[in-house]
Parts: sequence; C-alpha cells; structure tokens
Amino acid sequence: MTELEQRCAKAGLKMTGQRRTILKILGEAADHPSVEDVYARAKSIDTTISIATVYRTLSLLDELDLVIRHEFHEGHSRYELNWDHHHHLIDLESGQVIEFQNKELEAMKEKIARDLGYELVDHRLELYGKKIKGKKK
Amino acid sequence: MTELEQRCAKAGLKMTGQRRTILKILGEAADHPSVEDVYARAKSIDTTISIATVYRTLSLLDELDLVIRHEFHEGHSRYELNWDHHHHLIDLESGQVIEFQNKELEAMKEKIARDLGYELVDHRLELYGKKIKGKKK
DNA sequence: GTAGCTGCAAACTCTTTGCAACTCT
DNA sequence: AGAGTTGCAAAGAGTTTGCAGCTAC
Repeated sequence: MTELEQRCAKAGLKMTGQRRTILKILGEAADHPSVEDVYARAKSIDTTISIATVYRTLSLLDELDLVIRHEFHEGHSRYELNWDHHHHLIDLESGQVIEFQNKELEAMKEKIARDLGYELVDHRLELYGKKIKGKKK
Repeated sequence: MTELEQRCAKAGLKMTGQRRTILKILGEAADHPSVEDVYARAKSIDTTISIATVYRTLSLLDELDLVIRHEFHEGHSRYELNWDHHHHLIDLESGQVIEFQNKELEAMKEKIARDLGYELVDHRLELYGKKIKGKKK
C-alpha cells in the first residue's frame, strides 16, 4: 500500500480498484493531466472505469488536499499531486508547463498575507511567457 | 467619449450602446463581477441587453487586454478592468477579495521568468487565507 | 451486513454560436 | 451601403447527480 493510499484510507476512503488506478496514474504523471487525460490513462489499465468516477475521485482528492486543481484558462481543469510545492510558467506559444520553486517568493507571500492581517492557507502563482529566442548569453 | 471607449474604437470596435453600458459598469465596479453580475447591472440601464452580448463583449475586451478574466475556482469567471496592476487575496471564510500590490514581487517574477529563458507576458498571483483573529499587535 | 462506491444516463451550469434583423460609421 | 453587432434560441463543453447494483471493510 502506497503512502498515498494510506492517506486516503486514513481519511475514511475505501480503497477500491478504481481509486488505486487513479492514484497510480497521478503518481506517475510527469505532466498536469486534465480529467479526460486521467480518464484515458485509467481506461488503458481498467477498461470499465467511468468518467464519473474520475470526476468524483479527483474532487475527493482535492478536498483532502492530496491533489491540486489548476485552471489555466483552457476551459477545463488540470490536476497534479500535492507533493512538493511549486509554481508554473506557461509557455504561451507551445502550451508547455514548466515548474519552478523559489524560496524568497514563498517568504514574501507569507509576509504580504500577514501584513494584510491574514493567515496564508494556500496560494497560486502562474507566469505566462514567451521563450526568448536570441539567447544573449 | 471616455479613454476606455477610445481604446475600443481604436481597435476597430463599433461603439454601440450595449458596449458603452458594459464599459461603464466595469469602470464603476469596485468588485470583480461575474458575467451574471455584469448582465444584471447592465439590465438596470438597458433592459433589452442580452447575456450573449455580455459574453461576447467581455471576450472581446479580454482579447484586447482591456480586461482581466479571473478563475477563482468558483465555476465561473470574474472580470475587472486592466488598469492598475495588482493581485488578490481571497478570504476563504467570507469570499471577500482584497487587492494588493508589491514592487519586490514584480521584480522577482521578471527575474524568475528570465532565468528560465522566458519573456514575461502576463502573470497571476492569488493568495487564499483566513483572517487572523487575535490581533497580536 | 451495510455504508460507501460505481457505471450509466440524464441533468445542470456556464459559455458559444447560427441566423435574421438591425445599427454604427 | 455595408461590415459589424445584436437578441434569440439552440447547441456545446465540462461537470454533477439520481439510481440500482456492487464491493470493501
């Protein structure tokens, strides 16, 4: 039983085959799959799984904070495991999503929230950019 | 003719009554209205306006970058004029949206993008927090 | 055994679109 | 005059839900 599965079980979720399949897919995903993506990958493992189950499972995982739901202005959501905290740079030309982390940024966000009288619970930063062509090294 | 209307006209948009109404509403909005909000307010000025026109106009304004479209994970979009650049802190308990700016943050984001080999075109930062009750002054 | 989970299909919400009539320039 | 815009209603996309049967615990 994986750590992820343990955390689900601890939250009172029954570990069904479908849920194991979806957790496996999320654990192996190097990208930020949409619901349709997760569904397609799940079907290659369990051909009988339904998209309703994928929606329900991802919502549950989101509530448990095991997963992060993104809205990259595409008309649908994308998901990823909530493992290591990071942010995203979206390539406006190719749609490619690049992950990054930055300690200073984290500290700064905490401070901004505190100065406004808030305890920071969650936050999102998305950068949208274009690749610089002429590499001025 | 307002500056906003001039910028629309310059982009080749015809200045119809409906568009003027919507621009007026956005200019006067102190919040971040949803499409339904804009539609409701528009109707109080022009009872014959349709929600299709509101959708179409907001999309156009978004393309022209006169407006910013937000997805605060509510299942619908919210809009605001793209005047002064700022970010948002969303109160998780009340849903209240607080705006803030931060120079250091801006500089840092430019740097992160550049270091990744990207020219920053746009970006979003959203903080989600809870009000700190015991004001430890 | 039973509370919870699943697949299916229908329903729902938000948004977009085809079309004929109308209007800004 | 003519290209662009509008309202209407229908269609589309993404997501949720009621229900009967099934399954993990």
